[in-house]
Amino acid sequence: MIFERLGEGDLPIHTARLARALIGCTLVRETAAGRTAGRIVETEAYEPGDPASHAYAGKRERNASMFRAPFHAYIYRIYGMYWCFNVASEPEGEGAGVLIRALEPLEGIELMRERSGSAAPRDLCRGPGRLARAFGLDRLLDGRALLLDEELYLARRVGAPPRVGTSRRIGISRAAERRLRFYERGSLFVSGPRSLSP
DNA sequence: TAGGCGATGCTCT
DNA sequence: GAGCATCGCCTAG
Repeated sequence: MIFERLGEGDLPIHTARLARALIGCTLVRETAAGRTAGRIVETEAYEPGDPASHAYAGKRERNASMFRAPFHAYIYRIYGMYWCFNVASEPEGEGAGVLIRALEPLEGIELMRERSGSAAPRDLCRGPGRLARAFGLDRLLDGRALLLDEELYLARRVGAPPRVGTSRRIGISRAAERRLRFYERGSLFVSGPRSLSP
């Protein structure tokens, strides 16, 4: 499969708009072991001044990538055992990001299986922890520039334009009522309770 | 299908 | 010491 990289000007520099625009786009990871790629089907926006955002309390060592220029990767450890992958989304110094929550696997399914242990194709990238595991994402890739990097990058949509739905974000307690989760309607690869994806 | 809960290690208070 | 942008396994219905 040929993936056409996204470049400067292809994506909005605005957190909620970016979270919506990324639905349908492709995430690609190239390694010596092979290539994995998936269609982004679910995202969440963490805006400047958002009490639920890791950037809310200010810049720290862990969240420094959120304060970098747009489209840098912010990858952090959660619950002691999983990694989550975000895209920095505002001008340098602002502190915001888009969490990528689920992908529809397009290429490298066997490699994803090797990284994940046995898992049904539908479950390989359904949820932020699982997609990070399937793509082998960890702290080493934190801070990569996703429009320039050779190993981890964003590419153009493959297939039909998505129908995008919104809902509350999953797994947070503060500012939980804001509808900042975006997902592809009808996709079997979206995470979360069914009640959030009608 | 839904809900409860333990695993596990940072980060922040 | 509490809380956490999660997941997988268990039970109940």
